[in-house]
Amino acid sequence: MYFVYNLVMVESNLDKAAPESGSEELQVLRTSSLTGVLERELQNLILTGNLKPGQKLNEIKLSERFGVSRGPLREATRALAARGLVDFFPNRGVFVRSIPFDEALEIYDVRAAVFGLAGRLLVDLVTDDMLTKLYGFVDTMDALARDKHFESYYPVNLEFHQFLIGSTRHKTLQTEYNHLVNKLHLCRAKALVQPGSLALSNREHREMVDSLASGDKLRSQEAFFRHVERAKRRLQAALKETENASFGAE
Amino acid sequence: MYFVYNLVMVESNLDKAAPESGSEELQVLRTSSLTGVLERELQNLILTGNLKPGQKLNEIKLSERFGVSRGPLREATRALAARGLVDFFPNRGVFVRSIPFDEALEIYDVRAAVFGLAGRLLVDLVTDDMLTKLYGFVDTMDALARDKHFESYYPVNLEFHQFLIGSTRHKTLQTEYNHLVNKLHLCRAKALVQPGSLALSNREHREMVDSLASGDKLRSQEAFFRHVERAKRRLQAALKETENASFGAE
DNA sequence: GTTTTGTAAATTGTCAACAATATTGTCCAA
DNA sequence: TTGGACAATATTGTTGACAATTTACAAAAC
Repeated sequence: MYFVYNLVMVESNLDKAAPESGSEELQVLRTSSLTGVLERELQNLILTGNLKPGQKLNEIKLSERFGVSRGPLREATRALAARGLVDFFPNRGVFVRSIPFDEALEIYDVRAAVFGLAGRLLVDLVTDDMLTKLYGFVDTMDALARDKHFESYYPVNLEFHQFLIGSTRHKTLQTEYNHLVNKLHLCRAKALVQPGSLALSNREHREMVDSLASGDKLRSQEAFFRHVERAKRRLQAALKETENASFGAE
Repeated sequence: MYFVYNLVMVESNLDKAAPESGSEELQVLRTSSLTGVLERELQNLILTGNLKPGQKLNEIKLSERFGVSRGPLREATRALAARGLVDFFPNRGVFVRSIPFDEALEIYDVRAAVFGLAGRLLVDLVTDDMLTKLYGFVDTMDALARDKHFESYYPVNLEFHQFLIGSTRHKTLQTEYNHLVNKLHLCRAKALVQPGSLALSNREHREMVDSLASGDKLRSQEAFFRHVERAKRRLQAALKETENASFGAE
């Protein structure tokens, strides 16, 4: 048997033409080809850091590791290359993409724009329940930042952002946003944020929720936008600091 | 011989590690694999409409047409699938993606956000020369709209937008923006804009340039954003009209 | 000691054959 | 005629083999 479908195939009343792309079952099937599985598997390895930026993906070794031939593997890496997670160099091989600082900063800009759109859209979608939940997130993070529980802060922070993005009910926005965040994982200097900036960052979170409550679309868009832009600035500052530090150490 | 390189290979002083992704020569080489050529070729066929949304890409016929085997062709289609230009259905084949209206509207939203970012960034980059050039575009379009030279309007309109995006000197923005625009080409109802809205649209263009001249980032971002959102609204309206028309015709 | 050069090994690029699945068309029965 | 089983065909999925290229390494030249 060639494929192991994750879900049972549903009866499809498709005519010969292209199936309507909105069809949910087929989206599931689509991810179930061997190539699709490999693509997801490799993406996980990359995003979890098992495959590190700059590392080479050896076709033979990987195909042996997964127990498949090189064909589907190459198709999977081509897909990852198209999505910017790996680099393809003819006759040299495939390498996990290593995103330089300049590009990371650019990604922050686009991410800010998309996140700002989320803020703008959410004004029309926000409910009282959502607001209390959001303020709950912010209060929790305030407490964690005050007590310096840095390890606990990040998961809550992530959940907060994911809840916001998910609440937009805007598939394209969600997809694009996640792609941008994924790419930022491939930047070496991602984990340079200093603990002191946590309280600062959370003040921005509160302003974001306040702006949602205010019902002012422009204010909300700008609050969301600036939050990401300031995160960018914080990374930039941390970067400069380590540069100076390493310069002083020489 | 396997490859026909577009440019001669330049001497590369690379160590064994992954080549720095910024290196320009390698970017050129990267596009020169057989798969890369096929990918570009297929993309052209799709974006020019030679391959229409919903149409099937037969592997055998295409491989014969291009004189290559199915392997590289499949890799190329996988890359296109990852970029959302085609749909992959296991055991059924590859189809040119047909973007439904709902998704097209969503794409307009994200495009508005990215275009708004362009407006925000350009405030800091705009020069007097650019402003006169931009006003020139707007004046030209005003004249063409007044004289109802609709065929001539669109190329100028396109050039105007491309000039703006290109002037940002922001690679990530440019890439993302172009991807979004490409995707919109795959929506059946793209060419429904009514001639009457041209003058309206160009009024927004003038406001965009005015806002750039004003030096007000927020105003500029909002002007750029709203221009795309209004284009979306115009498409929406045109869509509803044809719906009513076909409904009335029944 | 360093650089260059040439050969062997490893790796990537491509192809063609085969297996599995989907599609088409035909025959038969109701 | 219509509808369903069934065979024939077409198409996709996967694999392994071979060609071309790069890389690694050792020997020779400076």
